[in-house]
Amino acid sequence: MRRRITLKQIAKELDVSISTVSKAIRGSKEISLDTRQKVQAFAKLYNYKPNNIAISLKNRNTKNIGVIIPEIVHHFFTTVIRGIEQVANSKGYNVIVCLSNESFDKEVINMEMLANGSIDGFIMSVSKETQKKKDFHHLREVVNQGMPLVMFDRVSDEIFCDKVIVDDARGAYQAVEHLIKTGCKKIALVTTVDYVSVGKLRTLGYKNALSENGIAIDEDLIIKIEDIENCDKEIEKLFDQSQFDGVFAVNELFALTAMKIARRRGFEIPDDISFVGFTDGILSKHASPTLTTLAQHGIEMGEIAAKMVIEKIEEEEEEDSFRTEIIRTSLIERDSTKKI
Amino acid sequence: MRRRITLKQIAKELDVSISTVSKAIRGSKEISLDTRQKVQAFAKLYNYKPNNIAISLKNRNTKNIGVIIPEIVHHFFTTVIRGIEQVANSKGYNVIVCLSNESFDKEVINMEMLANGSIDGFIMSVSKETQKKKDFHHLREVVNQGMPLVMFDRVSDEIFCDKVIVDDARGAYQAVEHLIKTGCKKIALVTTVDYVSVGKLRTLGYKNALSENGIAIDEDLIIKIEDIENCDKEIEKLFDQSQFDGVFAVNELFALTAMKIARRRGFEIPDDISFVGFTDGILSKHASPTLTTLAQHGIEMGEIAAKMVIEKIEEEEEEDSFRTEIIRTSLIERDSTKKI
DNA sequence: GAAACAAATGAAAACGTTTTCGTGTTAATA
DNA sequence: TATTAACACGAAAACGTTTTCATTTGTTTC
Repeated sequence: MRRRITLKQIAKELDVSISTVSKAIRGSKEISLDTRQKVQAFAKLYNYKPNNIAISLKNRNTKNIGVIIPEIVHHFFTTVIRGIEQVANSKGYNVIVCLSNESFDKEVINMEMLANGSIDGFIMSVSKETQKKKDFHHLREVVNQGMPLVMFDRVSDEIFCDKVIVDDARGAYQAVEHLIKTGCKKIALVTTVDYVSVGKLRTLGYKNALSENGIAIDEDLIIKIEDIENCDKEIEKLFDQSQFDGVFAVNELFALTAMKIARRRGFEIPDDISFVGFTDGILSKHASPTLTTLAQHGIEMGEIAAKMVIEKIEEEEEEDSFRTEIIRTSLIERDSTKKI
Repeated sequence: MRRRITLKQIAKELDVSISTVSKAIRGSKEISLDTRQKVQAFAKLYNYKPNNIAISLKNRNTKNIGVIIPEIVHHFFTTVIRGIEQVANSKGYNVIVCLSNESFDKEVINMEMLANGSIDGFIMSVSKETQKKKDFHHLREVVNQGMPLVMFDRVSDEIFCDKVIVDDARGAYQAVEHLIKTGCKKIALVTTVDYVSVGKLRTLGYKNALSENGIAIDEDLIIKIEDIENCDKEIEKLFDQSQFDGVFAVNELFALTAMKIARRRGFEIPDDISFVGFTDGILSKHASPTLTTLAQHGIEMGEIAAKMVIEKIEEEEEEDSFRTEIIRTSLIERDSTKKI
């Protein structure tokens, strides 16, 4: 690769010292107007741009933020990245994205790769496998090393760092309450297995909403899905076994699949059965009927996470106080639920 | 930030030279077994990891690949990133993602930011604005600088570099031909304005398919949409003005919107009107009826792009030969078209 | 004409590696 | 005993910056 011109080369060419060139380019008054102009003209001609790597080494910072997410083909995570990018870029930072693909090992490898000087701070959401194993040593390590870390969405209590989370329990509560208010009496829950922190919290919110509205919790109305790819089979079973007039699903896909099955079985939506989902992605908006859902405000999460991490990166002395920012969900009413 | 331990510190602590430490850690036979073990133990204890930035400066490479895309909340681009990530990671590279948000200026800024030593090569898809302006000086600059560049999907003939593209014209041809084969006589086209290269090519494919099947091109059946957000208004107009029994739309959203409007107007799908879209995203699979569409194989594109760029990065002497890899689309038959 | 000063420039260190090329010590050989 | 070879280690340069602290030159002042 042809290389960009360096200070050294310019210095040699113009027969001055490297320091003079450096100062001249940055317009230092220390250098005479004459040489300043000469150097600047030359630099411009040869399209000189300082080498970021050298500057990083000197300044001991990289102006990079590392982001590790479990999956990129996932609307929620991409919205978060968008938010991160926006803020990061406006403050002169680049974003290095790594995917764990929900694998613990890949998460660890990626973190180590980035932690060795490539970035100034981390923003991450841990993989399912990590949540299942409950092994967070890699996070603890970067924190101990003094590297700023912000966890979002899928977080852990074991790690002391800044966090941005969705108020999952409250969101679920909100959703179920909406179903109750619009007349549902028997509300089913389609959720994930418990080790997925958000699934667990949303299940909690569901139960709270029922209890507080004087509705008994019927475990037969709850299904916990492990294999997302084949969720339809599980949901079919739910329809076989029980009757209900409302469904709360912890993500878009479960909600859509349930709606599809309901319609195939001849139920009218929302008259016979109402549906609410979590996560306001593209599916909800374009489903038929359109799906009432909880917006998670991913962009906002990303923005806040980026602000937090940059704040920590740039703060003078290291403080050991950590914040947890909670993003409220908002209910987007569409056509899968009855109007009040 | 507490910093990681360096060779220098270890050297001082163990009272040997930096070079000895470096060699010992890397297990060089040049160093006695005794010191080797001593140093390695110490390094392990203090969790020594070489600083990537220093190594980058020394080696004059970063093991980073820069990716610039117009938009991340877009299924196709995320699949491409996934493919890039996969290959890049397996070869020891990180991926730095920057978004242009379809803005020319941001694209230029991002490129310059990354070109100053942060990355070893570029993979990119240009913004709409760039395509409209036809200003590719920033691309030309990095190419002239000798930095490997791979363009994908939205490419330009003006730039000499490796490219990975979808065979848009052929794909569109394939789609329209399928409509014809399943009995459609009057086929409408919902496309984008012409400066979007892929829109233009897909339009071409549509026209070719009609011509070659002896069907006259009726310009009234073609609408070119500029404002994607409000595509429904434009599509409504199409339904008002003309009659047709098939629709080919250049993306998922246009196809779904058209289907929605058709159903609202009482048409049966696919009996009265058939629909085919381009891009096999999540929407197509979950639409009702499910949408027949052209898979673009984004992951494969990403993989190929990554391979190409890494090949160029790692090749000994610079060659001036460039390849253009063409990815064939494949038709995914679903329920929005009739069976043959 | 010497002393003091300002202006312009340069040398060198530092950031953290890797690598080449000594150099000094010890052991083996003639 | 003198020569060589093997071994263990260290000094220094290089990557490209920035910055601090000289040093040189010319100018002013007494």
